[in-house]
Amino acid sequence: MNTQISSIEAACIEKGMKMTEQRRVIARVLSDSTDHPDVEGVYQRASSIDPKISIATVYRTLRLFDIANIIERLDFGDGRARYEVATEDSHHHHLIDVKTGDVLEFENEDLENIKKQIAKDLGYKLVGERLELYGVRIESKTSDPNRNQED
Amino acid sequence: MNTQISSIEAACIEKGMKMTEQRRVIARVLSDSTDHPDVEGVYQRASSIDPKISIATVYRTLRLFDIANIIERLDFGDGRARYEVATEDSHHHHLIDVKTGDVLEFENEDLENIKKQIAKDLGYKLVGERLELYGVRIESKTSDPNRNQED
DNA sequence: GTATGTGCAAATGATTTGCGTGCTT
DNA sequence: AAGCACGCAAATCATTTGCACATAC
Repeated sequence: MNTQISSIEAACIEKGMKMTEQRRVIARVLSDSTDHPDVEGVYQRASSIDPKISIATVYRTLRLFDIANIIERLDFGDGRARYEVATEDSHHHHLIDVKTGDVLEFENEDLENIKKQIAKDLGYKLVGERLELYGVRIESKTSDPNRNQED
Repeated sequence: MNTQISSIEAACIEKGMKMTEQRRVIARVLSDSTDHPDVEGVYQRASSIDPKISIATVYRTLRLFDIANIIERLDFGDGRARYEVATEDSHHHHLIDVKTGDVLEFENEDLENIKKQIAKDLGYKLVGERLELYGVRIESKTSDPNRNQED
């Protein structure tokens, strides 16, 4: 999987960014991630591919990609920024399991409409938002006594 | 207005907290605030009442009040925590004017229901959330050419 | 009286930045 | 060749904490 350029790298090229080996590595790390790593996590994954990369470059590159709308910066309230590949298509949000830290993604059209309507009613056009839900798993008390383990 | 104990001080007393002069001052500052000051802001207002207060105490006291659910910590994404008096009654959220930094509050029952429903559908009970909207003011281009100033 | 709070300054953790060198276009 | 990008270490910013002293109950 190292022969193909990642979708993020493609986006960078399209935007005319100078592509360095470090940026390529970070782009690949993000493209291959299905979770929401923080900077340290991106740095570690990148380091395993290219051990001479510096964390300052990871910070700079993530900021660059974020500003270019290639990735999205998330904030789950723990003081560290997290990142995921930006999805232009549909707005999705996150529900964080407060016990395990698991992150589920969801999207809901009614929710999108209500947010826009609220902004509009206040005389504003919605240009950004921040929305995370925090929850605890509901016990399914009637069946399957063999679950409820953390991972 | 310095003769009456503030509502926050009352809440502290009710919870059996040891009430110091500093805590009383910070409680009053928060009770008197209609905006959403950050720690530095609370510190400055408190300092004007009691110049010998230290910012470490402000941090400690705000954390204490937050944990006791007497105040609520907000995060508008600018790297500083902000605070407001906790309202037990109805959940309200904030819309931030990205141009001026103004903060409008809103509440919407449909929104509350949808959030709960989303969590439930994912198998979770909603125990917390973070929700802010960011917007730009819609120009009312047909009338009143005398507005649209920032404050 | 004793546990707890406070002030100060130093420590921390995440993130940014200045500077000299290296690499992409 | 020229201008960005990188690595390193120092700087910054918000916040926390250790310690000696002060204070509420």
